[in-house]
Amino acid sequence: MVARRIESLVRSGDLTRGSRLPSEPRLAEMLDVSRASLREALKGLVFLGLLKARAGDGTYLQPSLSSMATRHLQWMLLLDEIKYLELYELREVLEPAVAALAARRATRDDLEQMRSALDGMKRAANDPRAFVEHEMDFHNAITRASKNGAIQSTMQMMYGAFSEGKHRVLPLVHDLARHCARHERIFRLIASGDATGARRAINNDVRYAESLLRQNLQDLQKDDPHRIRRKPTKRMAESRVSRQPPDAKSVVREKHTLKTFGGKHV
Amino acid sequence: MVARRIESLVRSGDLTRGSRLPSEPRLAEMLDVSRASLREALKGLVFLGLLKARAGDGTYLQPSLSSMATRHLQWMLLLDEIKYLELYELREVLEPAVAALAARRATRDDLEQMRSALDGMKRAANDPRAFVEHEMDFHNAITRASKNGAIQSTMQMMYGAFSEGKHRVLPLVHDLARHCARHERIFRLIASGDATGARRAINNDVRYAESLLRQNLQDLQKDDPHRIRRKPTKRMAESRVSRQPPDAKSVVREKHTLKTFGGKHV
DNA sequence: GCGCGGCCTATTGTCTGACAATTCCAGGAT
DNA sequence: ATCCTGGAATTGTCAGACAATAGGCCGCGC
Repeated sequence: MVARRIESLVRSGDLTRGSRLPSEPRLAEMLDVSRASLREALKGLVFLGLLKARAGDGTYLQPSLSSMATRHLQWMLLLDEIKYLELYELREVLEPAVAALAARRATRDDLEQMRSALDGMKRAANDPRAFVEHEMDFHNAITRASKNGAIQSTMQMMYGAFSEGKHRVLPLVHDLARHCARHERIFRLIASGDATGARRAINNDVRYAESLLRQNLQDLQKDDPHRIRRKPTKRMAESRVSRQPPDAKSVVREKHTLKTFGGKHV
Repeated sequence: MVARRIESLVRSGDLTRGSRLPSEPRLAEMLDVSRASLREALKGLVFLGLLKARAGDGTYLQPSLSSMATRHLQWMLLLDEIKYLELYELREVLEPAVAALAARRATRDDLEQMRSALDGMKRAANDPRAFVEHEMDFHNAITRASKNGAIQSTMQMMYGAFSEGKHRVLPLVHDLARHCARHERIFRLIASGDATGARRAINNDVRYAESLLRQNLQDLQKDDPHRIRRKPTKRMAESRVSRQPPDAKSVVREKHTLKTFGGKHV
């Protein structure tokens, strides 16, 4: 409730983005609560990403909310409320559309960023970690080029969820050269303003990655389910295995397994 | 940092969904921090929607994370980081795809829910508030029918942002009968499993709504330009303009202004 | 035997006061 | 002019206490 009142303070427009809030004792007096309660409320808003507290300085409104906590998809993954293949399905919906928008709206600056990300990918051909990093830069550049804050925010949420289990996607990039070529092609299509072409190219890309992931999951189940894991803590072993990995079949044959697919959650 | 440790406790799987956390004094001792600090961390997680505290009882893990705070889009709208038309663009991307999935996967139960929501809309023909409510039910039923938790979560985020300014969208529904007919048609397409048909129908629907909104915005601007934008801070002006946002005109004519959008790269 | 109300306990919510850690700024020393 | 140091303001943390609430237990009355 205290947080609501702080929210309404923000809403009322007295505070502009980036501005500093009154100090805690002062705010506590203004709202007529103890400093402890006030701090709990502030902490909540900090967690939501609306505020940022700096010790010794003050509490500020986040200048940009794009950094706002978008961790809920990650949590749902972690707690088994969604599965990786579902995430891929979302990606299959979003990314082609984003690429199409990017093809129509990319500025020279956007294109330069994609270009340099691509170069980075090529340079990091034998450093998978850096490679994935640069690939993410590339996709982020595309997203930015869509010139749509709502879409950017959504994509950020999705990517954030993916990064949670990146180690699974990583073995995908076994054929780096071809991977680069694909992205190069996407880049050219976007640069030339070919929206439908870019859409189709990205669509292929996502579907390809998805098929690889699916295959990978099958291999994992057959070979050695523990190979990918890097930190074999007890919890991971439990969650990874018992988590009943989004079995490829249920999606592949989705029409025939309607009942088993949809959990009753939500 | 304390919150991280609590998170890792949750991650570790010792806690299952819906289970109760140790009491605050106990947890504080376990993590070796004071109760006040612990409480701030807990409050943060409560705000994120991961936990739920019940006075006199205990603190529980949220049984379903679908309720997780997805307010950041709302905040971005509020603080002018995104615009309604951007949100519509996102909707234009998501909703048709969701409808297509729903057409393929809807169970009898899903269809019944859509049906009853439609009936509710018809009944509430002269109560705009209830009407919008039932319409939301209808769309939610479609989303559920997609049988994809990630997509559901994303849609929920988007709808949540819309509801923030529902009063603006509300004047759209001036022709209720036709509105119902459109939805009826969508329902039939989904029920018959016609994915592409449903996609196209929803697409039309969203575009239509968008055009109405756009018209509405123009009217508003003519009447009272300050209703929309209340605080033109310097920072916004800078970012908005340089970023070449999809304001009404630029989106409307986007196909005809390819050169000004991405002209340099052709 | 069964239902019901009151007590009792555990838990969260709030308050108070104090101290540590950090940052910013200004004034003085070099 | 520049660097350094001290003080002030602010957030971060701690300890202890009490209020408010929910749930269970026991005994009482029917």
